[in-house]
Amino acid sequence: MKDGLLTERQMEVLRYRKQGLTQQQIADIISTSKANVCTIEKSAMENIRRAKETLEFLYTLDATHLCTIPTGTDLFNVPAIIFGEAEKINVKVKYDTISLINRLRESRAQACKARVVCEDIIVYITDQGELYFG
Amino acid sequence: MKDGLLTERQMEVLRYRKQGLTQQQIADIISTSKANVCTIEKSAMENIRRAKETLEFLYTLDATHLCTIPTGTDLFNVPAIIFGEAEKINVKVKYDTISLINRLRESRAQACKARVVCEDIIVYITDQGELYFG
DNA sequence: CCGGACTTAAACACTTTTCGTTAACTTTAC
DNA sequence: GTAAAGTTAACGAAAAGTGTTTAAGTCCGG
Repeated sequence: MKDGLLTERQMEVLRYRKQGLTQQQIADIISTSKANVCTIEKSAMENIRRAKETLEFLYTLDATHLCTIPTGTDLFNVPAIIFGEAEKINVKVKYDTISLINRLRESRAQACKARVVCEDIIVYITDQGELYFG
Repeated sequence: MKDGLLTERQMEVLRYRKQGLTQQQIADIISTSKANVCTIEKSAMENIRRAKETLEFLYTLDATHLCTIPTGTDLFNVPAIIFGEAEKINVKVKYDTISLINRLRESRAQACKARVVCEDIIVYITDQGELYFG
């Protein structure tokens, strides 16, 4: 009730994986089979996916889906894409080019490496022109 | 397995609430008691909290441990501590004094009573200077 | 103080998730 | 081809979460 979605077991496995251990090595450490480590890791990933989807629902509660910025897009091209899409639906975006990039980097830091988008970014917009990045 | 954390029932209640309906009105619409609407809404909020916490954990996975703020520390001393530690490892913190305190209060509300830290706070930092509080 | 909105707790039936096992399967690197 | 790494499927027991009801509670404006 107090913690997040992930169980202790799941976090344990993710931490070891982050360190580069194999499933077999982890299995030995936590005394179980590698098959079990695999399923624990898998359900951890599933829980993470569900957590993301849950927050996306929150955004969609008062925002509509605008567009998706594909992996590999140059960060500096993102504003033009968003302005274009927003214009199509007659919404004025609340941000100028610079502040939009800053907003994006604040909200999805790990999706921005240097000048490139390194994860697909789903863009939501409210009637007031506020943006959310999923 | 396919959806997010929220059940149909929970999303239903949240949507009606967003429209400004009272719990009683919703109870009538979905044919149950207002007490039940309350618990459904409550568990929806709990699920949202858990979703957020889950993603926070993810961030701590690729952030490194910076330092721990001990219980009893004056909130206004926290930024100086963090700036100092970040400097030691040559990372520029993304926040100024004020926004850092706000960020901390947002993320660990129950660990901040008035001007004092009332629970140990573990501080994580990414290479980009983003902070997470555990 | 009254009523409306909202919260809480206990209990219940029900469903889903989790961790685990075993055994067979696919993938990847040498 | 072999070996190590990873995945999958079927199954079971234990744990956790959900939707309900009922009944008692708080909080607040008029």
